[in-house]
Amino acid sequence: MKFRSIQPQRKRLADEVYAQLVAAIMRREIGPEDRLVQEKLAADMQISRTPVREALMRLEQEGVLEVSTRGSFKLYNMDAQEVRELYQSRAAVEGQCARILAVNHTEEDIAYLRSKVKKEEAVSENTARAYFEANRNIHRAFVEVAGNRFLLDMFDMIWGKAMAFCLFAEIENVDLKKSLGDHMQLVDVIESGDKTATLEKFIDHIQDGFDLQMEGLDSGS
Amino acid sequence: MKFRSIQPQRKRLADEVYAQLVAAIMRREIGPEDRLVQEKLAADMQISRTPVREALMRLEQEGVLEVSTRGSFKLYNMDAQEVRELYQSRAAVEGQCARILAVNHTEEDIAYLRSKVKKEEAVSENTARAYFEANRNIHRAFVEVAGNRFLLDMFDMIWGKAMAFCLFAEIENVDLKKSLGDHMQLVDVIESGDKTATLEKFIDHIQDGFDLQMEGLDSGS
DNA sequence: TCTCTGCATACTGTATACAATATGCAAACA
DNA sequence: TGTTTGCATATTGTATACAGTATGCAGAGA
Repeated sequence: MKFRSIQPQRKRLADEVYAQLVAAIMRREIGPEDRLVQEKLAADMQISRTPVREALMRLEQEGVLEVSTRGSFKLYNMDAQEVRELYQSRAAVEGQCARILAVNHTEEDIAYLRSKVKKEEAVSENTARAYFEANRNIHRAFVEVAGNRFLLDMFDMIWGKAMAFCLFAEIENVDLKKSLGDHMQLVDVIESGDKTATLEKFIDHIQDGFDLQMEGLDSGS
Repeated sequence: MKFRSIQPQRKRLADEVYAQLVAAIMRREIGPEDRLVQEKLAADMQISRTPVREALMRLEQEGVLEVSTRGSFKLYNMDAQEVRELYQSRAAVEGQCARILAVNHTEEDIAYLRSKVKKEEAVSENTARAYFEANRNIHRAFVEVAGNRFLLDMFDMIWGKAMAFCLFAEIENVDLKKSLGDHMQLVDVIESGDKTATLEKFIDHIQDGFDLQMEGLDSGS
């Protein structure tokens, strides 16, 4: 007999709610002005408030949402200083992964990263959202290959916040391709095995992203 | 008229439960064998299951607890590989803070850090717990002064996991003072302003901590 | 007209009831 | 005796009822 084990991977409704909220934020259906009300969301999804509440509180803890009027939630609104800090934290996480990879990588790792970069850089859509996704996928690949679950968690936390804060819209007016073309060099420097050079290269790359972001913010305002 | 504003800083019972659980873990009243049951905890604290549940799920999300038999929770049990990864993530966060501090610090920052290190290194109790606390306070001070809220959050997450996993007991048999005496040098290298040297110094320091930890684990088993 | 007070309303947080699921044990069967 | 089945129990996840708190508006008083 051969039966596949049945894995109800989503036991908790709260996880489903969480996923739906994240998706809605990504699709920009939830804007900075919207107030997220437990009862309303529960009614829309046709479930009780309890799981909705759990998902909202989780997003609050992750810094994606913040308490709004009457105790309901809204998107946390990031200022320029926080954007800077977020980039600094990216540098911390991704820089360390780069160091790890420089010292500790196989030929397969390099090949995998090259193919990943190639695939993602060939993004067809020319929207900020598509750019964001491709960029995230590439950077996440480095962290995945580095093989440290804590750093991967931090990566997701950081990018989750970026996703939430409408950091996309503001860069519509920047040449999206400019930054997306540099990733192959990152693989090259990892292959060199020089951990300090690799770290610096990654940090510079992230700094470039930050500069582009700021440029976008300036011209956008 | 002068009235102090009344700030019910803990609106949610869940926060109180969370704090109590963390404290209990720190006091080692909750061991790796204990199973945390919502109903039982609720009864002990004389509140309903709802806030207990929220606190437990938060600790689960943070990686402090994991699902145990019958869906209840127990302390997440870390293996040696994960301990290594945790140290790597510490290096990421604290190394980046060190870089930031090297480039960007005032005389007051340096003076504050020196006084903090001096004060904490003078820890009187000779227990693993006291050592852990002092060490954490010192390292947290660096991150605080670096002034990046995301890195501070990550720091707390990392040290929260360390706290939970009984990483103290295993180092009882190591000379606790050995590592605690090195912190003033960290301030010195920050003062030098060399960001690469500072990063390397911090990473080496954390690596030393890891080596001590491993030594403790080996001799303990 | 402007300010203040009080009430209606909109929410949340907490308790509790209910349904579903996993686990272990005991009894039935080979 | 060993294996399987079914039931009792433990424990969760979800829904819902209730109570408390914040907010805005309407009406009274200056």
